[in-house]
Amino acid sequence: MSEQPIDSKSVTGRAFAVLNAFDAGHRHQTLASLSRRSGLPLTTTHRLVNELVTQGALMRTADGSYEIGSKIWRLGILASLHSDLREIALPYMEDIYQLANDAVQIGVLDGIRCLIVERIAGSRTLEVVSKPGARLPLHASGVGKVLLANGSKELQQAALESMEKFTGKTITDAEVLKRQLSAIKTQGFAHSQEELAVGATSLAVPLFGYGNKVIAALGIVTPVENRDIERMVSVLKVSAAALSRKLVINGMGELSQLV
Amino acid sequence: MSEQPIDSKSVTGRAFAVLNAFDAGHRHQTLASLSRRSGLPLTTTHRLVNELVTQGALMRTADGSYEIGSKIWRLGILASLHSDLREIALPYMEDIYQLANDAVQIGVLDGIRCLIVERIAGSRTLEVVSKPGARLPLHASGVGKVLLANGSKELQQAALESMEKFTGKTITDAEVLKRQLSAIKTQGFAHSQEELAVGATSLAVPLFGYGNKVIAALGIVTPVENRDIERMVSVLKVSAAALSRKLVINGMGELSQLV
DNA sequence: GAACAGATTCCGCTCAGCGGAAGGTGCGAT
DNA sequence: ATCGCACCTTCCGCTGAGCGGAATCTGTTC
Repeated sequence: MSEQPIDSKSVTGRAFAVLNAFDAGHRHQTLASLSRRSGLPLTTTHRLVNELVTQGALMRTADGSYEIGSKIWRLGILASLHSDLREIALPYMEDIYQLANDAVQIGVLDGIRCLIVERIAGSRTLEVVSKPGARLPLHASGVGKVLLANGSKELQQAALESMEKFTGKTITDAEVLKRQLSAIKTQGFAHSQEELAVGATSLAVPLFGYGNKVIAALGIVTPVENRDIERMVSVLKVSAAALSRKLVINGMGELSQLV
Repeated sequence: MSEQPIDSKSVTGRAFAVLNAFDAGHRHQTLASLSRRSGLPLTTTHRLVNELVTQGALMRTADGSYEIGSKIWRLGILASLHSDLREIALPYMEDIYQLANDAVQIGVLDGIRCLIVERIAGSRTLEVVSKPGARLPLHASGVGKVLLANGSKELQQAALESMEKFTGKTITDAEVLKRQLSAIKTQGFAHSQEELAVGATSLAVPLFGYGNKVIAALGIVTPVENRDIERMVSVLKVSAAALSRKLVINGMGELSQLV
C-alpha cells in the first residue's frame, strides 16, 4: 500500500494500472474495486478489464469478480527469475533445508525492496510473510540487508530515508543501520533478529555473479531461539559459493537491475 | 507452434501479441524476432516493447535482447491456479512422491491442451517435458486423457480432430481413443504408455470440485518399466479423494473454464 | 567497404480509445 | 413496496494517442 506510479498516460500504462491493482492481499476484486485502486474512471476500467479477459490476462470468477488469469501465470514462469534461478538454486536450497530444517529463501533487488524469488519451507515453518513474490523491506530482513549492504550509494540513500518500523526491534536509526551494513559487507553475512516479525530471525549471505557482483541473497529464517549461528553462516557461505559458481556458468551473472 | 489468435485490433491486443511471442522455447528474443513472431510492424513492436519495459512487463538483458520481466512474474503467482492450488495440493503430491519416487503432476484444462500447474520431480526424474506451464496434448498424456474423458462433447470433438503423432505408440485413431476414453471414465483412471515421449509412461486420475465436476487431473510419470499399476492407481485415487475434498472446502470447486 | 540485419528516431494522419451520461440490476434497510 | 445505494453495463461523439512508412544509425559478416 504505497507506491503507485500513476503513469496512466498510455494505454499499456492504464492496462497495467489495472493489473497492478492486484496484490497478495487483493487477489480477487470487483470491477469497482479495480477502478478505485487503479485510479481510473469506471468506464475505462470496464473496457480495459473486458479486453484483458479476452486476452486471458484476467479471469472472471463465478461470483463475478476478477482474478489474474492463466495467461499471465504462464508468461510469468518464463521469467528467468523463476525458471532459471529456480532450476539451478533449488537443489542447493534443499541441501540447506535438510541441515537446518528452517525456511530457506532467495531474494533479488527489486526497486527498494527485496523480491523473494524462491523459498523452501516445511509444513511446520510458520511464515506467512516471504512467500515467493513477496517484497520485503531492505532494512528489516536478512536477505534485504545483504542486498542493501552491497548496493549502490543511491540505493542506500533511498532505503535509509524510508525505514518503516515493523516490530520493537526494527532498526530505524540510519546511523545504526549504516554501521551494520559495513559490518555485513566485510563479514559476508547479515543477521536480522525479529526486526520484521516477532519470533522470526534470519541469516543471509550474498550470491555472486560475473565479476563478483552481488546479484541475489540466500538466507534462512528460523524461530527466535537461535542456535549455532556460526555454523549456519558457514553452511550458507559454502552453499552460496557453489551456487554462485553454478549461476555464472549458466549465464545468470546479471539479475540485479530490476530497478 | 500453432495457435496465434492474431487479434491485434486493440492496443492491449497488440501488447499481448508481443508478450505471446514468448514461450518456453523462446524466452529471450530480439526486437526483430518479436516483431516477426507477433506479426506486428517493426516500429509498432519497438514502441510497444519500450512501453512494456517501462512497465516492468519485459526486461532488457545485457545483450540487448528481451525477456519476461519480474512484474509479470509477480502478477502470475497471484493466479489462484498457482498460489491456491499449489498451497493445497503440494502436501498431497509430496506424499505420493514419497511412495512412488516418480514425477507427480497436476494439470487443468486450457483450451484443447492440458496445462501443467504444478509438478514435483526428483533429481533423477528425467522429464524435460511437463514442467509447470507446459501444455500437453490431451490425447497423448495421462492427465490429458483424464480431462478429455470427462470433458464436453465439443472438447472431445475438437481434440479428436487434431491428434498429433509424437511416438510410434501415440494413438491417432479416433475410434481407438474414443473407446479408451469411455473406459477411463468408468474405471476412474487413465494410462498412457510412451504415447508422448519414448521411455515415459503415466497414470492419472481426476480431481473433483463442486458437484463432482472434474476440475483437474493428478498423475505420475514413470519410466517405462511399469511396476504395480494397480497399487499406484489406488494410491492416486485415495490421494485424489482427499485432495478433492480439501479443494472444495477451500472454495476451489471451479477451475475448469480456462477455454 | 559493401551488404545486410537489427535498432532507433521522426512525423503527419486518423481511428481507437476515452469517459460522461444514462439505464439496468440486485440487495438491505425503512 | 418503496427507496437508496453500490455495482455493472451500454451508448456515443470528440480528440489526441497510437500508428507505421521512411530515413538514419549501429554493428556484424564476407
